[in-house]
Amino acid sequence: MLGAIRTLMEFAGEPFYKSMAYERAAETLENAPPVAGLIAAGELEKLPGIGKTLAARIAEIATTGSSAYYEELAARYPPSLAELLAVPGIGIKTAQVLFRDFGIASLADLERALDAGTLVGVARLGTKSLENVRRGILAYKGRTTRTPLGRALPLAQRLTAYLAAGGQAADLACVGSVRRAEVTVGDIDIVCTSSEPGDVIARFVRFEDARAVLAEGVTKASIWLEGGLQIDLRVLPQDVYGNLLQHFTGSREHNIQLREYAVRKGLRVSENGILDVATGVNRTCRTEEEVYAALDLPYIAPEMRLGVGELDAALAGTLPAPVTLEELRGDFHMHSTWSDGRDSLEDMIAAAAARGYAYHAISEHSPGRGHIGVGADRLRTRRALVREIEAKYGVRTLCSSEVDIRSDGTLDYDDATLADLDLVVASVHSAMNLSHDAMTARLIRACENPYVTIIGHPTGRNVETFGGYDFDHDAVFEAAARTGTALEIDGQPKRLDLPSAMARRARDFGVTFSLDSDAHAVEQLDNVAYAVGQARRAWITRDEVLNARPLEDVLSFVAAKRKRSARAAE
DNA sequence: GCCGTTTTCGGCCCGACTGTTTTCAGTCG
Repeated sequence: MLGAIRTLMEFAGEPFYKSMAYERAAETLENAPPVAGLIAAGELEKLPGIGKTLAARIAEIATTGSSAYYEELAARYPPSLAELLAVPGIGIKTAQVLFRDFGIASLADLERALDAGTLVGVARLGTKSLENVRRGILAYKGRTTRTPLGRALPLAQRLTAYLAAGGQAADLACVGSVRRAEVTVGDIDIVCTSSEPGDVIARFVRFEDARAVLAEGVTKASIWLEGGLQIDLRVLPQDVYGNLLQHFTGSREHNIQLREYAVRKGLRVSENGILDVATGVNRTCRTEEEVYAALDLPYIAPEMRLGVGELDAALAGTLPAPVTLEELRGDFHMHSTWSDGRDSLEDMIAAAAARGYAYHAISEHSPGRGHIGVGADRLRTRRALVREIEAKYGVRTLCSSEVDIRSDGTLDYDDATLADLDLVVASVHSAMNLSHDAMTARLIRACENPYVTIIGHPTGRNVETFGGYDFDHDAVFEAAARTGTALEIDGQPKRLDLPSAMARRARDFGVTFSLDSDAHAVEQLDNVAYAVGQARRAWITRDEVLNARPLEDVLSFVAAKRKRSARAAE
């Protein structure tokens, strides 16, 4: 809605920086915790770039679904007008000319005008520009939705390997939204250093999957792949590699805020270095750490460069150090052929040991999932088998289960069976369309169950197809913190659940997190890296992560909850 | 519309590429 307001403001000729404020606020909110919670806490105005007016508009939109200001603007233009601005290559100036001078108010109008030749001879719209507009229309129509991280990352790795094989590129790195671990990305950004940038760019535009070359300059090029995914490459000299990484990693908002801060110190920050305006001295940095140090800032992790308050926290010295992959000592959520996994129990245990884990848990499904579930009797026979195998590989395999949470919040095993498990992951797999109140009660009841250690994939979202169940997030976060129940960040690329913005909110409640792979095959144990990426976006530290703790602390986390509940029952 | 460790008014990040131009406007990230 803020983005739509911004577009209409541009058409209406509102001052540039006024409409820009709406665009920046929209971007900030995308990476901020859920708006409802911020409004309830009165914290909207704490976000950078959101003041009195925008806070009021946002609250109005959140509560009523629209804004009087928006309605007033929208009434002045045909609703199809925004299509023009969505065409790559058409910006506000061109769109205004098309609408004002030619009455073009939709994509269909534009195509008719192109075919009829009515746009020939328009100032600043020569034959090449008109060709580009046609190409832009094709791209607009054939555009795919944003690409999930789980597809973008392997593709980015293939591209960097391809460029590396050319032999002229050094310091190849994937930056932009992929490096920030955004759940979906609009494009892929790659940087490298080279003394022969022309050769690197020439190789880049010849990439076998390239369907069009959008731009091909001296240091920068862009290509489109099949389906419209855009890849941008930037090549600079080695001595500015740190500046280059920094410039192309932060979100637009992070970078704007950083440069505004630098300007106040008399410095101009760009990919070419840090320019001291007074002396004219340009400082180049080989590493990103040097860039932040040169600005008198602590290092800010790539996943935290979102423009949602990290700069203020860094300046105040309160920015937490986010958990790292290396800090994990185990993984509580993986499946074997005992339920719906592809690999055997022994393969999964061997693979967990090979990763250097001190411990892990095999969490098979419960009978509620039908034939893939493990019955209570089989669960007991599994324990002896697990003990035998784990001894062979020198890893502690915890006997666990991913137990279904039924509609009423009760679990799919009886208490005796649950008590026999080392820890319990409890997840919703059914009746996902319960009402807001029923789903909230269901999840809170699961948290209050003394045997539930971790709530698995707490929102149930699928990054491409489902936003997640409808429930009161804050109420569940409060219950999780109060009962000593961990919330999972599931690393399956299609889940990434909890979503990072919600995890950051949950963190404020004092929740403990579990970063798991939810692997259904050996190689999927790598999914845990995605979970870590989301945790870092949420500012989660090592101490807040259950599977970053020593085994004895994990076991006492489980025991403490069971004991506390037993006491409460007396 | 937002914001301030000079400021409550007057600024507002920075640079590459393209096409249409003879020095720059428009778009993009």
